[in-house]
Amino acid sequence: MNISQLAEHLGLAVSTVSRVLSGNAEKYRISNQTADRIREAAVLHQVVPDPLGTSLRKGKSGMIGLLVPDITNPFFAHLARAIELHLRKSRIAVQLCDSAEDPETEMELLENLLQRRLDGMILAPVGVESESLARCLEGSPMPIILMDRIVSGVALPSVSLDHFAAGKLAATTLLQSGHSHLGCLRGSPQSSADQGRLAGVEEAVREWKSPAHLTVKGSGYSLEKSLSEAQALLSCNPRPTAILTLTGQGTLGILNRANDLQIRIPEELSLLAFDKQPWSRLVSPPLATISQPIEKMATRATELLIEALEKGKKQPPPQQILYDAELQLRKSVAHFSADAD
Amino acid sequence: MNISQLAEHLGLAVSTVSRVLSGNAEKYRISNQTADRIREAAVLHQVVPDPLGTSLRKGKSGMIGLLVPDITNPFFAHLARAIELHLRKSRIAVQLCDSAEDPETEMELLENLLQRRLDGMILAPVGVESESLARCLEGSPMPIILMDRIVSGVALPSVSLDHFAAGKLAATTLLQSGHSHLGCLRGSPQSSADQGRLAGVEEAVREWKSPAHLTVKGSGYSLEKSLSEAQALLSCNPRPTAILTLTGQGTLGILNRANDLQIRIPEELSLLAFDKQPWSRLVSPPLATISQPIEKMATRATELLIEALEKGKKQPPPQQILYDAELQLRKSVAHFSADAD
DNA sequence: TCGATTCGCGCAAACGTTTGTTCATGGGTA
DNA sequence: TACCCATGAACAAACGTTTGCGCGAATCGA
Repeated sequence: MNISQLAEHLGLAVSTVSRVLSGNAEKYRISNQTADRIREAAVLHQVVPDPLGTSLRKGKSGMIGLLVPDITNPFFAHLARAIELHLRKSRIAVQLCDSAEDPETEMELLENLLQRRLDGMILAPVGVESESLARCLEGSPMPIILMDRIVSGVALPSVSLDHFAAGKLAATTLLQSGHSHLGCLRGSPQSSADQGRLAGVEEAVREWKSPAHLTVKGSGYSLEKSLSEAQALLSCNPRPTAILTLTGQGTLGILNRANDLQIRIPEELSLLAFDKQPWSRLVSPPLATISQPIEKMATRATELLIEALEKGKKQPPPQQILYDAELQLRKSVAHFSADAD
Repeated sequence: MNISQLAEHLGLAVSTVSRVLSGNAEKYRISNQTADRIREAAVLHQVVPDPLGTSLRKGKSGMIGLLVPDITNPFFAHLARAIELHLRKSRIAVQLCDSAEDPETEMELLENLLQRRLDGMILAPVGVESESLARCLEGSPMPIILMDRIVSGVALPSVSLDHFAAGKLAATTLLQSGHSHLGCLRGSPQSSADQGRLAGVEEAVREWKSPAHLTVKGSGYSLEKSLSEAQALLSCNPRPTAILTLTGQGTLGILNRANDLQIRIPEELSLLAFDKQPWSRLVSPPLATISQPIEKMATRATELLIEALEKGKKQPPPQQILYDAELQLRKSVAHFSADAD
């Protein structure tokens, strides 16, 4: 039953029922008597204004799109959960899309989302440079908030970790522990997030008071890639005494290969990993991590989006909001006695 | 620009434009000349029929709801990704909801989804018995497919692991390896999935040719619970020689506590874990797992749903579709020599 | 008692589609 | 020439809301 039928049933006009059921009874001066009658009947017959009609009339769908590269990545899963929870409070639903770290799929999904005339969108892009992607985003009729990674050449508000600072912090931490040969296992060389982190690492190494060396490996997010790249990194001669991993899979890869090669952690190899994993604390030795304030970032992003929605679906002013990484120092990072500072 | 404006711009009727743009040009005998003209102009002006109008007219939103207990659980993350991918092919969007393993939140979300007049829904319930939940589902105006867990007393189609058989297989595997005292760490005692698995375990123990003992612990999905329950299970006297964990967190808990207590795996303790985790193969020793055919289950569930949608949003006939677990036997399970069979 | 407010609600248009029906045109046949 | 039919496209109703406007009745001050 819809509100027009309910109105007919009650011998009232649709408009009256609509005003009451959408919570505007007093605004339109509907008498309490009538309002209560309508409310009771609505409960009785389980009548709720059809969102489709509402959406059409109001020009808003009450739904935003969330596009992530990989929902099975715990980082994005936590992000998605936090975003959904926050938006739910504002009665906004979330449409989920997973681009599987593939730029082409991402483009398709993006176009699809734009066509769906959603109210807005939170986008964690794959991070690969793309002219068409940039153009697609520029001309968007809905507010878009970028997360985690950046699309170069696009003036959109973004919320992310300060990747550069985080990379620098991570590298400095290892350098301060006496390591002069660092290894870094990244995900994709094309990911803007990894690029930023790596740049921070490089600067830390360059600026370090004594000569230090950096070896970088990594070419993808898959488990297989991670395993072989970890193998490559650990087989370097000389081998780094401390390794920083930029991805969860990479961390697993190093742990696994180090175990195969009987390399003891942290005695022979220190390990510092990006992104807190459920098992970080629980492996042996407990893993030192650099983690992102996911909750804060999700909150900020949704705030930005909601603000934009309230201001009439206008694109919010482009601004880059950066968060600092949180360092959890645990036993996997050892003071390297051979080269103490 | 919408199709009416485009029609006006071209000096045509809206209906004509609509028929062409929705791919029904020949069905309504629109001349190729006109059709092409419309298509060109549509591309030029980036005109796509507004889904809101379409939805309202057709009575379909092209969107289904996906309600999971915890998207950060890798099992549900993989499930969500597979479901989204399959439905995308049928041009159906997915609204994501996360109930955080909380029955009350689940009820709220469910009511919200039902009000949103979606086309259908895939529901992985928290699994706690609830009269109101059952009533809510029974009266649903849209097709609903249950996954993973079951809502007792509700006649809805469901797709899930054969939890009972899986539990029995797991326990039998351990018994056959010579263990006569099994431990089991479950998640919530109220989860129908865990109940099924445990029942299978119990039957395997009961039917085993020689006397065997079973110790069960576990009271929740959180990491803290899992750690303390793992501690409790490992502190039993006598301690089980083989442990089966029903949840990912539980597995981590056992691994961690076993390490603390310096219990060697598999020499002193065999470990078999439900659900393949990204790190299962990579910890040391590699973890034997009982895993679910997530892809197959997602495919079947979406097929059922799409079928129901095509048959006019009718509830599909209630049927329980069960899948067999897949056993990956790895080094964490050892033949227990003290009590060989 | 009468004009002016206020109150409570109905009317109707609009949001953007889809689709059954109708209508004008032109070519073919009788 | 008169009629029929196929063709191609327009007309209009319907989907379910929201909301500006208007109208009758009640209330109020003078």
